[in-house]
Amino acid sequence: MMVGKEDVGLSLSLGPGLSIPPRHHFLAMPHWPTDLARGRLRGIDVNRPPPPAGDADEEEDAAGAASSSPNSAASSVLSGGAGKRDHGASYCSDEDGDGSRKKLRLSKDQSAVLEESFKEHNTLNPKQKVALAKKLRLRPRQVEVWFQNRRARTKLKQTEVDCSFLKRCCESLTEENRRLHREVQELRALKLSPQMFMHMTPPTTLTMCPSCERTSPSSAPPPPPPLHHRRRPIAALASLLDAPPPRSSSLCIIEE
DNA sequence: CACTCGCCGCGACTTACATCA
DNA sequence: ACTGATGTAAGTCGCGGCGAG
Repeated sequence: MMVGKEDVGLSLSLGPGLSIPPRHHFLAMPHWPTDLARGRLRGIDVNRPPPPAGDADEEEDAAGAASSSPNSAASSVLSGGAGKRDHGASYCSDEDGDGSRKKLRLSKDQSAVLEESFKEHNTLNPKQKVALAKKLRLRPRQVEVWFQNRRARTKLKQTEVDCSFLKRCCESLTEENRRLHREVQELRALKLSPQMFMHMTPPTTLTMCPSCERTSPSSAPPPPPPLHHRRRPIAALASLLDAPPPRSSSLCIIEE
């Protein structure tokens, strides 16, 4: 596993009643894929055992990458056998005919190569995909799936980072709100003794956006923020903390 | 030029299985 | 040996881009 538990374990629930519903809530039966109906699997025997490395891969790719083909996991075997620890791309076919879905595990070497490739470019063009598949003795479809899942993991991780960052922003703003409330109370109390008021420093800090030179706070109800403020909310919020925004978020830090 | 259609890649969501504590 | 949690390969669906007709 390349991602620590602390990275992945974070729930995306936004609080009571605010969890994100799944997009599909259907009972996903292992039904015949709609891709067949869509005609994506032209001339492909989806139950075909994996071809010897470097012959049929291009054929499959040329036939439309066999997107979403069932049992496509029938992979070649790199190190053979499903060992317990270093399970080398364990065999995965449907040849026993029980219709069960076998689980493929990529070997450490395969994962490492894929990871390296992902670092270079997180998407693959068809040529790169085929080349990588050939190198790893996998099907192009498997490489494609690995990259899709890898992108999904990356995005999830980034979402979690953003989420925790927003949480800290929220806490910071709450604290700031409390502080300002206390300040208002103090000022109201001081109204009773105006001579003390002269020794006060300005109660709040004005912030100015360098782009539009708009200042805040204002006594009037605030107008909607200009577009360049809204573009990257997380980055904008970063200014509220003494911390840089998460990696993917940038732009429009309202400097104080 | 606008349109329809099929193909394709991808993201989102989900399931099934392997592994570990 | 069993079990629940976790990670991940792969299936499914829907959408958008693109080229052909």
